[in-house]
Amino acid sequence: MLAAERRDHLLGLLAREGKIVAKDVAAALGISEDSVRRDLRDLAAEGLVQRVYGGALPVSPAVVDYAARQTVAPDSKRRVAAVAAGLVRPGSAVILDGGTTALAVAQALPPELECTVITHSPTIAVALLDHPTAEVFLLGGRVFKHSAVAYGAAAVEAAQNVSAEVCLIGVTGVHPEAGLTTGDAEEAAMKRALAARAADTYVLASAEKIGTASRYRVLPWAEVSGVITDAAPDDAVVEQVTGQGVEVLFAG
Amino acid sequence: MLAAERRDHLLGLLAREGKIVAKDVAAALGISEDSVRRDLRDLAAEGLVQRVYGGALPVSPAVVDYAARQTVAPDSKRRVAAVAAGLVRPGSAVILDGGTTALAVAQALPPELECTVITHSPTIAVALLDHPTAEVFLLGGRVFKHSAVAYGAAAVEAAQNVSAEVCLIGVTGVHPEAGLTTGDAEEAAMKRALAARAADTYVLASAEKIGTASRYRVLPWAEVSGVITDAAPDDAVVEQVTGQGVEVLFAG
DNA sequence: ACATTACATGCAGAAACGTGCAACAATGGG
DNA sequence: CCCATTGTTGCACGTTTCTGCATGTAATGT
Repeated sequence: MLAAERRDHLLGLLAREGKIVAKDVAAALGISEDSVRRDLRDLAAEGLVQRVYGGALPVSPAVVDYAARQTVAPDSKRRVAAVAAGLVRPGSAVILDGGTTALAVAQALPPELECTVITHSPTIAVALLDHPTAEVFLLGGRVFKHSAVAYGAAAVEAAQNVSAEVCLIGVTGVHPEAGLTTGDAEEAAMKRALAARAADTYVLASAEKIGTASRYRVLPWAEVSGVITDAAPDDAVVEQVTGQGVEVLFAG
Repeated sequence: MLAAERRDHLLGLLAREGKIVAKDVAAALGISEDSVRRDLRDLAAEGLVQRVYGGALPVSPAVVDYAARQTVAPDSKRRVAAVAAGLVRPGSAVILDGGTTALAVAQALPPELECTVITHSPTIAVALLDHPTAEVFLLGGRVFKHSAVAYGAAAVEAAQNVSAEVCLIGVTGVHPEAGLTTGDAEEAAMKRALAARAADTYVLASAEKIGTASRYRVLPWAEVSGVITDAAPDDAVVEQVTGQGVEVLFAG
C-alpha cells in the first residue's frame, strides 16, 4: 500500500464515517499505529483534518453522514468468518457464496492478503472494493432480491469457467443424513456448481443451522471437505457429522 | 516492449486500478523499475499522472472516490439522471453502465416501474436490491477497483447474450470530432459492447465533460442516439454536437 | 492517585529515489 | 556499407524517505 494512497483512504474514511480512530484504522489496514499518526499529523498540517486525541475529525464537523455506517456482523458470525478467512492461502483463489456469513468472510480477509475472490454476490464484490489487494471475479446472471446473489442458468454457466483452491458456501440446513440443504432449487444448483469448481469445499454453518434440513439438497457429505461452526464440540449432531469423515473446524 | 506501449499500459492500469506501484509493474512486465520510474516521471511532467513515493496515482484522486459513490449525488447529476430514467419505458430493458451518474439513474427509477436493468456494475446491482419491481441482470467478469465495474473479455462475452431497448453509458470525454472517449482501452471496449446490444444509446454527460476528449474512443457520433446533459443549450460545443445529427436532451 | 492509553522522539533496517555510466539498438549522414 | 550520433535500457552507487519498534512523556479515565 502506497503512502499517498493511505492518506487518500484516511480522507475517504473521514468523509464516510465522520471520524478516524487511529487504532482501528491501523488494525484494519494492517499497518502500525505510528504510520497512521504520522499521516494524521501531516494531513492536519495541511488543514485537511482536525487532529484530536485518539484520531481525527473533519475540519468542518457540520456535514457528517452516519447513514452509510457498515453494520457489524454479530460475534458468532465474525468468529466463523475469521476461521474461514484463515483457509485462504496467499496467492490462492477462493469461491465465496452469498449470504451474510460469506460477507463477513470477505470483510475478515487480511488487507495484505493477495488472493482472488470469485463470487456471485454483488454485495461481496462491492465490499471488496475497499480491499487493497484482493482481485475480484464476479459471476453474472439474474440477481434475486431476497438472497442478493446472481444465479440461474447464466450464473451456473459462468461458474464453469473458473476454478479455485477453496469454496466457502453457506446453507440453511446442516444435517447428518440429509447433508447440506437450502430452501430453493435454483439456489441449490448454483451452490453445487460453485462447489464443483473448487478443490475443497467448506461449509459456513452457524450453530442454529446444525441439525436442521431444508427441502433441496446442495451436497452430500462425501463432497464436503469441512464444516466451520461455532457450535459446541460435544454437540451430538456435530459428532455424527464428524463420523461421516468430515473435518469440523470450531470457531470458539 | 515499446516505450510508448509501456506508457499506454501504465495509463490503462492507472484507470483500472486507481494506482500504480512501480515495483509491481516492473515485475509484471519483466522490465526494470528504473524504466517504470522514468515513464512515470515523464507522464507526471505531462500532467497525466500524479507521482507519489512508490508509484503514481490519478491526477484527481477524488473523481472516483468510493465514499462519494455512496453519498447522494449532486444536483446536476440528479437532474441528468432523472431525464435518463424517463427514457426507460415500462416493461422494457435498459443497459446501465457504471459510474456515479449511472448509479443516480438507478436510484431515480420510479419504484412502480417494471423494467429489466442490465449492468456490469455490482454497485448498481446492490442499489437496485431495494427496488420493488426492477429485474436485475448482472454481467460478470473481473471487477476493477477504481471504476468498480466488471470488464475484460469475460464481461464483454457476457454482454453478447443480452439485448435491450436503451443503453445509458457514461464517458469521461464528449467532443464534437473525437466523439465519446474514456481513459482506458479495456473500459472503452466494454462500453462499446454494451452500446452494441441496445437499439438506442444515450450518453450521460454532465457539463464538465462536454468539449473534452480522452485517449480511447468509445463510439463515434453515428452510433449515438442522444446526449443527456446539464450544459447550457447555447453552449458552442453542444450546438456542434447537435449538428452531427445527435439528439440533445437538456436537464435544466 | 493510579493504571491505561495515546503521543513524540530517536533509531535502525528497508525500500525507493536520482544520478552517472556502460551496453545496445535505431537512425541518419557520409 | 560504415560510422557517428542519438536515445533507450539496465546496473551500480550514494542519498533520501519511509516504516516499525523502543523509549520516555503527556493525557485520559476510573
